[in-house]
Amino acid sequence: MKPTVHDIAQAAGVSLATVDRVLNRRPGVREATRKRVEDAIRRIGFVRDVAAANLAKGRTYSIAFVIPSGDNSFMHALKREIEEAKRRSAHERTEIRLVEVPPFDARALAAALRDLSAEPPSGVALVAVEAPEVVAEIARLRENGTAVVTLVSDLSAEARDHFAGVDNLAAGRTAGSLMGRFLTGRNGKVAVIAGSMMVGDHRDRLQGFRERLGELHPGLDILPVMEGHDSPEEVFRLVSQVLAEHPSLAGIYNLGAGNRGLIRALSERGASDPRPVVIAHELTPHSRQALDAGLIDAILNQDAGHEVRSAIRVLRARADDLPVIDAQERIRIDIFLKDNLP
Amino acid sequence: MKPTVHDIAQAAGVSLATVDRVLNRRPGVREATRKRVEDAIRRIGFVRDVAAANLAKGRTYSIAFVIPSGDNSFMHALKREIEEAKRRSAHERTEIRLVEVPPFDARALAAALRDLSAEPPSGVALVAVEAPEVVAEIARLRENGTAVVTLVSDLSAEARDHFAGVDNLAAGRTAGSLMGRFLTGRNGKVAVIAGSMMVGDHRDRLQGFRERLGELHPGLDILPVMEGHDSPEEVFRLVSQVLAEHPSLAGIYNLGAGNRGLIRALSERGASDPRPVVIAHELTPHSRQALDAGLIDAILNQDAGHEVRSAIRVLRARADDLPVIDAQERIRIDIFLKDNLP
DNA sequence: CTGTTAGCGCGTTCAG
DNA sequence: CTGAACGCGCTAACAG
Repeated sequence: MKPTVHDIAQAAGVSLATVDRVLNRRPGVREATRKRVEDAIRRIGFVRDVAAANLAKGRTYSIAFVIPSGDNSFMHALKREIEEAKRRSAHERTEIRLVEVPPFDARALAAALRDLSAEPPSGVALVAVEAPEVVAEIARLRENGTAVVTLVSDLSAEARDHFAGVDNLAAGRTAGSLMGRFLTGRNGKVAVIAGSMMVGDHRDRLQGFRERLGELHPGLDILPVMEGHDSPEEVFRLVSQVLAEHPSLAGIYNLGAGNRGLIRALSERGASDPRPVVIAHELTPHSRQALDAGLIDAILNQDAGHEVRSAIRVLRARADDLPVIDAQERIRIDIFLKDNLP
Repeated sequence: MKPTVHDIAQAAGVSLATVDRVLNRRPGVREATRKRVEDAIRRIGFVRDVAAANLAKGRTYSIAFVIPSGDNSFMHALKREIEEAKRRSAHERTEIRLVEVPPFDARALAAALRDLSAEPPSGVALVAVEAPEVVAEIARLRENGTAVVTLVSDLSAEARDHFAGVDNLAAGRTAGSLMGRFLTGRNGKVAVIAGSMMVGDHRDRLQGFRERLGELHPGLDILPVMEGHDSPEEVFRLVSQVLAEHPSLAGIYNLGAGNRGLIRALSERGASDPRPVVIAHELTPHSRQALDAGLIDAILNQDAGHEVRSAIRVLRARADDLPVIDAQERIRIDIFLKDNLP
């Protein structure tokens, strides 16, 4: 039988209450007694039953997700996953709320974080915007015992408890690798579309892409980066233009959102051979279909569902001061070809 | 406050015991009463607290993993993950045992499954070998209420409750895609090494690879498959030989184990340009290093840790008759380049 | 067929 | 500083 608090009490010759105080590091126990109890715990190999403890405490985790209200497909997917998690959370003594804030707006984000303090959640997951006021608000939350994980977009490691997202430098390098390999033996120009060079993720992807492609295939010429502001319309315009200007364009890398525009531009383009190699980010119904149709060659993806579930697991673990399984919480840079689609 | 069994009892005007009988579909309740209780449950939106129920039941899941004792790196990794899970399982009222059986031996596997009945586990996860006696033993287990999931290697869908592994046909197609793309504009011969054509996984991978590569790059010539029996030594011999015979070999696909032999043969080969494109399966310390060193170009992987954790989650969910999150339990075909290594 | 009662393992009063 | 007793939400005897 697994040892229980009763066994500890008996082994240490104290009462349950004392055992409990030691277990929960509460004051009111003499140093010597504490030592006796701790020895007993170690000796009989006690592991606390978290479920029972939570039942007794009537504990209920509360988690807030703070997400930009942008309408791009990825954020949509993220919100969908949060809603899903919300639905399931009833079974798991976890109450989840979703707060939307204007995108790329540090002040609004900071304000939203401040508002949370009205009813302080045990954990917060947010898509971070790197700005002093945001960092300060997060610090405040953490000082008050709220665990904080960044989602998708990170801050410096000291500023938060955990990051649920991918290494965008590595993602960019991966894109560069694929582009270089897919264009083996073929020289020419490669176009890159970013959302905005103001956001760190995009800068990282671009840097990784440039570095890796340069190493791997110096015969390719990367055109000046175009900013599509994650808008399908703008991306459409930019891609159409670059396709017109460079009829023999070798490759296109869209490292931001707005794939719908990219896809439209590609499909409106005449089917001149050889067509450019196209690499994009985020698997959505649109990008998936384009991949399947051969308009896009590879999609790099971060699994929104995984990110949300991971954030919740980590936040709960923090709240109970429990360990997490690192491998389980590492968000992969998924590479999808039309052959390994989920 | 979340409604509890007491609330149901009150709302339906019955006692707790009756509520419990209805909740757990136990006999001894008049149809009319049952109806009343079920209505009340729906009306007040009751969701059962699984943790509390398990506590009361003193429930303890028991799960048996039945794994081939082969010494290849992947099975090693699988066992390591099972041991890890075992260590954690104390916190989770789950008792895990690991049974090893001789590889590719249907009778031994069937016997091991039969032996489990001595102390029937609530769930069994096994690396399946497709054979009538195995299927029969699994059917027996399931009839006695034990849930069964296949791990890595599947059976027909009716034969088991769930499969925790990848679609090997798709994996083969993915390998074919990568090979075809990486060899754009380059003709020549491609060597394929399998473990054994007797195992379904390998047949599937081969078929997928052949199909896809044929579609994508008809200029490549796939050499007759060599069987390395998952043995590094044999693989070394085969690869060395094929490299000697075809100095300008375009590609090598190792769809089975024995990567160590492949890597040795590659590194002993003179550095003649252009070197063959090499694709292999399963990320291990060896294959990882070779990928990093540029000896291997891409590794397809199934995450052993994910498979083990997924099997456990699914088995537990089955035992409680709870739903699973499909997306979470789908095992990805991971594509690793040197750039997106974990 | 239905109800009463005593726990499961732990946390938390409130007396001593 | 320590202990006894009760309750979290649910299940399982045992009575009726």
